[in-house]
Amino acid sequence: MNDKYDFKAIEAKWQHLWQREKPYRTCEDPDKKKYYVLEMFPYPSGRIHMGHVRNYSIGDVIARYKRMRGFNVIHPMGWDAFGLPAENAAMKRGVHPAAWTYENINYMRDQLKAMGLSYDWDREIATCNPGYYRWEQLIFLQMLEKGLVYRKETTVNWCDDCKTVLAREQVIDGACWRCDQAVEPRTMHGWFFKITDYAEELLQGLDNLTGWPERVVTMQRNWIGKSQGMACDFPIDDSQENITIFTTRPDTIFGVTFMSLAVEHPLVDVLIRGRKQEDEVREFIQQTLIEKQRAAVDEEPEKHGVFTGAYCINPFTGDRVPVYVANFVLMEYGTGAVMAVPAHDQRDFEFARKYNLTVKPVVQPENMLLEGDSMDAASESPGILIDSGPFTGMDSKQAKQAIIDYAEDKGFGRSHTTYRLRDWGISRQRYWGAPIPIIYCDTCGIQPVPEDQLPVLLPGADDPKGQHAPLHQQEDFYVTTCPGCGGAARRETDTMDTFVESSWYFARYTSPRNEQTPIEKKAASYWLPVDQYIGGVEHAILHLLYSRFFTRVLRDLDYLDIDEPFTNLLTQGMVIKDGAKMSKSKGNVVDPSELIDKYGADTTRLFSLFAAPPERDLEWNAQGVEGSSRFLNRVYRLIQKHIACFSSDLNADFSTLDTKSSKLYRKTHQTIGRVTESIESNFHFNTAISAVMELVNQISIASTDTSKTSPEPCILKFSLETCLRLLFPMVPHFCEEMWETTGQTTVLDGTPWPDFDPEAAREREITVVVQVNGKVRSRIQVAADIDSRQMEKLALEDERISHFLEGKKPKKIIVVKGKLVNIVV
RNA sequence: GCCCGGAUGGCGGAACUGGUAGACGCAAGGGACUUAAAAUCCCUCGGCACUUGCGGCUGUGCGAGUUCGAUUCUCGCUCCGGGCACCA
Repeated sequence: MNDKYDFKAIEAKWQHLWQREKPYRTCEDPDKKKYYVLEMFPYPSGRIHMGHVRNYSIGDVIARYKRMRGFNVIHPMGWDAFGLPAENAAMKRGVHPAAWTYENINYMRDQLKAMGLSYDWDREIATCNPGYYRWEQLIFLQMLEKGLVYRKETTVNWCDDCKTVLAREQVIDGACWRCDQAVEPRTMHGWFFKITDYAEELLQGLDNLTGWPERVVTMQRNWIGKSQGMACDFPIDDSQENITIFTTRPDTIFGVTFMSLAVEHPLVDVLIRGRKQEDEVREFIQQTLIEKQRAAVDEEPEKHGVFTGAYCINPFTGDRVPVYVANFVLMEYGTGAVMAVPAHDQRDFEFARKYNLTVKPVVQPENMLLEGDSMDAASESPGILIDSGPFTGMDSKQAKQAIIDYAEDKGFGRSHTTYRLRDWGISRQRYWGAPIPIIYCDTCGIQPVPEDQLPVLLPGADDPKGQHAPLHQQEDFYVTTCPGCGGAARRETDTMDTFVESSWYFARYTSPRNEQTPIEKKAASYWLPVDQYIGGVEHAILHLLYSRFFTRVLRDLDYLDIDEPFTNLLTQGMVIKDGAKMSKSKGNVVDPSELIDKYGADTTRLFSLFAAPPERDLEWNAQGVEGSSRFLNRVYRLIQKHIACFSSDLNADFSTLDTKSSKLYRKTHQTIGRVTESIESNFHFNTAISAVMELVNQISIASTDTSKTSPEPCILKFSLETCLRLLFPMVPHFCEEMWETTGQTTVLDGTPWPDFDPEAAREREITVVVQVNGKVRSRIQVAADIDSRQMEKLALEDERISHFLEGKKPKKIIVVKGKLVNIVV
C-alpha cells in the first residue's frame, strides 16, 4: 500500500476521459433548470497566473456543485484576444500579433485543461476570430442606425506610449490604465457610443442588483453621478445672448455675485470681442489650456480667473453680475458656466476672496449668523433663506422647488438633471482590434459598410508574415470604393476599443457557432442572464458598466429579453505573496504550472479555495499548499485502510447503532449541513473544507482507536463516501479516482449532492454553559430537549456553582434554552 | 476632502438572529517509529502569574455606552486598504 496517491496518473486519466467524453458539453433543455456560471475570460498574455487559478477554481466548484444539484449548467470559456500586448510582442519579437495570440491561446488552453476545469470547450470563443468580430461590426451598424453611435471631434485622452486614445474610464489618476503613461489631451475625430442615453436606466438598474457587492454598486452609482437641479438663463447685458448655467443649489440663487465660465465656453469669444480686456482674457485662456495639459496628474491647481469686462443679469434679482473666465470650471460638465455663490460654495468663496468679490449669504444655517465680510469659509449646509425676495423664510428644500417652479413659470429656467457619465469613445488607432465598418466618401460622406460586405477583415491576420501596422498606415486596407456611388473612398482605419468585445461575449456563448446571427434569441433567453459571474474587482466600473449598457442595447435591438446581464457577482480578492500583489518586478510570482507539476491540480485548487474566503485577498503560502496535499493523502490512506467496508450494505438500522457509530453518523450529517450552507450562503469554501477536515479527523480517530469498538462498516462507508461527494466540486480528479477505487461502477460526476437530514444531525446531548455574573464557571452535559426549568435546577445544583455562590442569593437567573444559564448575584 | 470596506493568537482564518472566542489549517515545541533522515502517528500551543489539583485573572485596534452577557449593537477615535476627487 502506497502512502501517497499518484496525482499525475490520476489527473491525466480523468482529464483524458473528460476530453474524450465531453461530459460538460451542454445544450438547452427546457425541462431542466439552467444555471449559468461565468468567470471573466482571460487576455491570452502567454501563461496563466495565480489570479486565474483562483478565479477559475472558484467558478469550477460552483459549476460542479450546481450540476450535482441537478441544474443544467453552462460553463464556457474563451479569450479576450484583441489588445495591445500582442502588437508590442510583435514589435519586440517580430511575430505577427495573430500568431502570437493564437499560440498563447493554445498554451493557456492546455494549462486550463491541466487544472481539470469543467468547461464546455465546444463553446470556446476567441474575440479576434472574424467569426466573432463580424457580429460586433453588425451590432455597431445597427447601433448606428438607431442613433446610438456617432462621430465627433473632441478633446480626447491620448496615451503616447500606446499611441492611442483612451476612454475616460481607462484613465486612472491621469495615467493610462494599461501602461501608466501620463495621458495628454488631443483634439481628434472619433466614434462614440451613446451610453449617456442609458444613464438613467443604468442608474435605476443598480437598485435591483441585490446579488452584487455593495461597493461595486456604489462605485457605479458614483461614476454615473446623477445631479438634479436647475438650468437657468442669465441674459448678457447689452446682448441678445444668454449664459445658461446649471446648479444643484437653486436656493442660493439670490446670493450670486459673479459668473464663472470655462475657458472653452463658446460665448467667451462673443463677450470679450472688442473690449479692453480682450487681450488679457485671451492670454489667460492660452495659459490655462497649457496648464491643463500638464496638470493631468497634479492635484488641484490654485483657482484663478480673469474678468471679461462683460456683465449679465440675475433674472431673479435683476442684479448686474460680472462675468469671469475661471480655470476651475469644466466645459465637460453641466453647461460649462457656473453661477458663483461664494457664501455657499467653497470654490466660489476662495475665488471671491482672491479677487475681492462680494460674499452675500442667503441661506442661514441653524444657530449661526453669517456675515459676508467675516466668513472664513463657505457655508454649504442647508438652512433658512434670507435676503431672497419672495422666497425669504423658506427652508432650502422647499425653496429649491419653489425657485425652479418660479423660473419655469417665467420661462428663464427649468428643472434639469446632469450626469457625470460621458459617452464612450471607442476609436482606437491600432491594428490588433476589430475594424470599425465605415467608409468615407468625398461625395457621399460617411457610409456604413453594407451588411453583406461584413466582416471587414483585419488585413494580414491569416498570414504569419502579413502586415500588422496600424490600419491608417496600410494603404491596401483603406483604399476602397464607396458603396453609395462606387467612386474612390477611404475606409475608417480606427479599430474598436477591446472593451467592446467583452461587453457581449457572455451572450455569444449561448450560440457561439451561429452563422446567421450574433445571438440566437432562443438560446439566449434560455441561458441568460448569467447566474453567477466571478472576477476581479478592478473591473467594477469599466467592463461591468459597459456590459450592462450593451445588454440594454442588445435588448433594444431585439436580441435579448433581459435588462441585466449578471444576476450575482462575486469579486474575488487578489493573490498576494509577501504582502504584495504578485508581479514580475517584485519577483514574488508563483507559477501555477510548477505547482501543478509538483502537487497536482487538486492540491493547487484545494489550497486556493481553503486559504481565504473568495472575496478576500489570498496570501500565498507554500507550506499551506503542503498542508492541502497532506490532507488529500490522509483521505487516500483512510480509504485504503477501510477499503473492506465498501462492500457492506448501506441499509443499516440507524436507530440501533452503537455510540461510536451513531456519533459518526451524526457528525456526517452535520458536515453535510455545514458544507451545503457554506456554499449556498456565500461560497465560503474555506469553511466548507474545514468542515470536511473535521469529519475526516473524526473518522480517523474513531477507527484507529485501540478498543475493538470501531464504527460499523456501513457507517464508515457512508461517512467516507460522503466525504468524497462533498469534496468532489473542489478536487474532482481525486474524488473520482477514490470513488472508483471503492468499487463504484458509475462516475461521481453525475451523482446527486448528499441529502441533509436535520433530524440525523441533531445532537442528543448538549453542553450547557453555566455563568455566574456573566463569567463561565461550569459546563454541564444534559439531554438536548431539556426544558428551561430543568436547566436552572441543574445549574444551581452544580457543585462548582454552589461553591461560587457561597450561599449568596441569586438576584436574577437568565436561561437560554439549550445554551446557557447565567446566575446574577 | 468625500464615500465604502477592514482590524480576532507567531501566521491564514472560524464563531448562526448578542450567549462556551480562537473551529480548520500553517508554523513552533515535545514525544513515538527509524541505524539515521523523510514520511507518518501522538501530545502541547492567546497572554499573565504565587499555577501544588480537573483552577485564577486577562484577552477580538483604542475609549466610552447599552445589556445579566458584546468579536457581534450604538457613539467617538486610531491605523490599514479601496473608490471618487475642482461635478457647480
